[in-house]
Amino acid sequence: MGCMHAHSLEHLVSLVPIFSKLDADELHEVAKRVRPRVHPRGEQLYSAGDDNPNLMIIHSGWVKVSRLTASGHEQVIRVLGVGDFLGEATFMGGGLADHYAVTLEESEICSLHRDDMRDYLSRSPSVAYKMLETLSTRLGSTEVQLSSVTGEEAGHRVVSYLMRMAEDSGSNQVTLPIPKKDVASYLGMKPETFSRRLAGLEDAGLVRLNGNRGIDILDPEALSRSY
Amino acid sequence: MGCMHAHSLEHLVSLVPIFSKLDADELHEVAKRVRPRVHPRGEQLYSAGDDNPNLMIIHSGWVKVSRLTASGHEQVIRVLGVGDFLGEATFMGGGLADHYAVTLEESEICSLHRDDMRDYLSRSPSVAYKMLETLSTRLGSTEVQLSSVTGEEAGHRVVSYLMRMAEDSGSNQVTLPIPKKDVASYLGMKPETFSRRLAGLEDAGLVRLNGNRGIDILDPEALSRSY
DNA sequence: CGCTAGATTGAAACGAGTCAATTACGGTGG
DNA sequence: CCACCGTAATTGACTCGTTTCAATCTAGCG
Repeated sequence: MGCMHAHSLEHLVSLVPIFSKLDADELHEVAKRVRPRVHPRGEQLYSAGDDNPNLMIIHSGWVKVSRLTASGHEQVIRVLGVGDFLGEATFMGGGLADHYAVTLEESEICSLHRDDMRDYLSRSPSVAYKMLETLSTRLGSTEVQLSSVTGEEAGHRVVSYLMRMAEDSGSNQVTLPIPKKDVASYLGMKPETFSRRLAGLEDAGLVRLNGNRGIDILDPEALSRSY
Repeated sequence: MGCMHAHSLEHLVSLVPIFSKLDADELHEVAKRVRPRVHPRGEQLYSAGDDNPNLMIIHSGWVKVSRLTASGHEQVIRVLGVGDFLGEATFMGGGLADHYAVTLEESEICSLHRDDMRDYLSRSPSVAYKMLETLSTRLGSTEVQLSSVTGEEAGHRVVSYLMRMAEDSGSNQVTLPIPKKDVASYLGMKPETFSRRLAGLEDAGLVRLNGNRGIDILDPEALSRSY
């Protein structure tokens, strides 16, 4: 939907956090350079080793970012949603991508060539500032993730993940954005372990599993205490 | 040493990566606002919960950044050296610090108030751009760290750490920047495990331990193969 | 409606953590 | 400059959680 006419494109661009403070002229400039595209579910946006020349901004849908460990296993790094961007590493640091990006469902994604982006960054401080904010936040959450993986045991990580998801959705019905095996990877454990921990929580009457993706939190209080 | 007169201050500032592209006028501006200070070894620059109002830039020495896991154990996040900055999170995202920063040895550190820094960021794109580069790199290495901690076993992490340190120093004599227990924490393992792995490598004739901080790599080839 | 990737469950093996005791380094003060 | 002290490092024995391997089971897409 949308993203077809210059007008709606500018509107879309204005909704992107890193461009939210641009004035009308700047917005127009950016909109001219943006290449919108709808990607089907499961499309590989880029792979490790690719020279991805674009900053990609998500207008709708979800993107999974993962990495291959030295021993060959997939490690899910994060899931990006509406308003998030990806591909910044390849034009900031230069060089080739060292991770993978796949759409989790049909997603509308606008791409900006790195040359254009560099241009905006050097001319529009607000864009750079917003991007700094985002990267700073992302760095912080990755650091939290790191200390959680090394410091907490699997059960705690599962519980705190569920509570975070519930908080984000504002309800006690959690729908996993990715298959359980990917959530497990994100949480730094094997799918079997994740499954067992969830089963344990269900046995304890704290949650109920609804199909493959749904988890209802029955007793938020007790769940947070079990943390 | 130095950092006393306006002239040497400007020189010092020009050596800081994020300020390296400023012109003479801008350099002068920054130098006026910078507050240099020498911190003794072991000084806590700030703690979790502090409202640290400064961006701190390291001119000499080393700073350890760590975090307390939910279960109360210290997790070393990174070690910052000459040219690195810290404290960006508290003025980018706002709010209070969620980690600790301690000097590892006597260090000369220049502080910039966040208001001044915000000012430079909005006026000088090159500063923002350089900072973006740094944060982007930092994010990348934290992600690598994350996937290594979850994906590789302890022995591999020790070996790849040693090889990285050797590469950085350009020799086969590695000197740990921090006590072994802190390296262990950084690598996501207990000191006992780190000690055992090193002992194993020594038994295999791949390295020799020199006092508490020194490690000589005897057989780089075999070491990298054992990876 | 059937197929396939994902999910679940069980049993067994193993790596890292824990606890505890000893040793060694390195910074300090005499 | 040396002896002393405290912290860090090392080592051993044991425990425990997670992984691994393997066998179903099932949800949900085509």
